[in-house]
Amino acid sequence: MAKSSVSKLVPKVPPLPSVPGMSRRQQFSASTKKTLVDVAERLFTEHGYASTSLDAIVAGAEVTKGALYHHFSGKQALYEVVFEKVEAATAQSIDAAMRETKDPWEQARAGLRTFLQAVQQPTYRRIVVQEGPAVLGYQRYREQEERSTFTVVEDIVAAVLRAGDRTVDDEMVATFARLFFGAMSAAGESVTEASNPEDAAERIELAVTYLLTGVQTLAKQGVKVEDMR
Amino acid sequence: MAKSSVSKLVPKVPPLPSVPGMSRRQQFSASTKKTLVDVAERLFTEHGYASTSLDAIVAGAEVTKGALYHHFSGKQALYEVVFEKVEAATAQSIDAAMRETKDPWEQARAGLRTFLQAVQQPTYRRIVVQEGPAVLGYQRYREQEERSTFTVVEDIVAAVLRAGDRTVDDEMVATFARLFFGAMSAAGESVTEASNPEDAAERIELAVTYLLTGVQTLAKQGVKVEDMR
DNA sequence: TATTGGACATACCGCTGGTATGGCCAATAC
DNA sequence: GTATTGGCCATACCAGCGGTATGTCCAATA
Repeated sequence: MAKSSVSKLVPKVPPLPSVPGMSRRQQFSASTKKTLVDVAERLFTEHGYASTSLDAIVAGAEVTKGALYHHFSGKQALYEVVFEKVEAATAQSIDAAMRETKDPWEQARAGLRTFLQAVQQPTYRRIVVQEGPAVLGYQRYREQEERSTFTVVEDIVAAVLRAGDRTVDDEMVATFARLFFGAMSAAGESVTEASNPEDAAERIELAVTYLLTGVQTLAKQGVKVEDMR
Repeated sequence: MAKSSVSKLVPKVPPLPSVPGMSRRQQFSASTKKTLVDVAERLFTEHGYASTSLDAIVAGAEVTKGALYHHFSGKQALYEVVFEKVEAATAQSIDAAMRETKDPWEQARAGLRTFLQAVQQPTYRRIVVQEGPAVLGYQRYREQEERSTFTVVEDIVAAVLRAGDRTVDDEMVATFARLFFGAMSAAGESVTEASNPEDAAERIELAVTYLLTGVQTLAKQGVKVEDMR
């Protein structure tokens, strides 16, 4: 009797999966921090940065602002952590898709296709593409980007470019990578607004493939980038 | 004596250029509205949307919030007016640059070059590219964009594409336009961060020209976009 | 001359991000 | 075991912000 009444009064709390090398106290701390990030990611995605109040975040995480400001220096810092998390996940998924084949050309197509899918996901769209530059400022945005997703795209572009013309320097590769990264970001955005997103996504894939094929064709003919002057 | 003392006490105000068909009262009103937009454009460019307070704007325009809210429904509405102004000016400058030659290929190069220059200007960068999507929301951002600059780019891309392959449909043209528009926006951003902006801008021009040349080459060989499937 | 309404100014409100302070308790030292 | 410390978080509070409600003035019209 006593036991059952207790089990009704005390809210059932999921037992923390004990992580070796971490004290109970540290585990609780890490748990609340992770919860804050997860809730923030959801709310930022749904309502945007400006329209998401810290009160809403701490309420969702069932803590107070004291906890939030203990783990993060402010709203923007919290956003940046969310940003990094989303970026890392995307970069990883692209990487995984590319590992499924060995042929460089197929790797490129798979990577670009996966990136296109990522840009269509609400979380990546809102947090990284749409609001990232404005919230973090372009400098920090670019720094973060270059530590994950952009680099992946750059590797793809480099492989395709150098397959035809081994004389292109790193800066030119970076330039092409910027172009393709920006192109697919913008185009991916438009996909979600299209009446038929799947068709739109396929058109983009075709167009990008066409561009890459054009580059390869020129390279095979011995036409260098420098010849464009 | 009376005259000179008056000229010292009364602040010198520039006489409003009288516009025919407009009453004095209407002219004053239009003047304060224009002043508000100009000041807002400057402050938004310098400090960004979030960090620019309405108090700062009305102080710069030497009016009060009452005046601002008489002319605009709020901060975002004021931003949108600034946005439209900047967009229109950019589209017009591109258009002007293209009119200087008649050769379609040269028109395309001139247009793209001018757009690249626009993206490097602080006002267009900050207000349109960096903060536009976040402040207006992607939908309104795109609507505004399609009424000015994007359409210009689309016309350029359409001309180049159809010169080689007349079978490409409007949707495919729009897709390519999105790609190029996004590519140059992103690449233009990176220019201002480069150690040598002029070199960076030229590399982008070369790269874009290379891509367009590749497209034309494929088209001349009879390779259609549809063949990429 | 009387009246109206556009063009503002003034005063005020609620909310938000951020800070200052204090309490609790697990972990460590002894 | 006890004392003490410091990480973890709650509470209370503040200044600044966008937005609103109300009042005032005067040019334009009748």
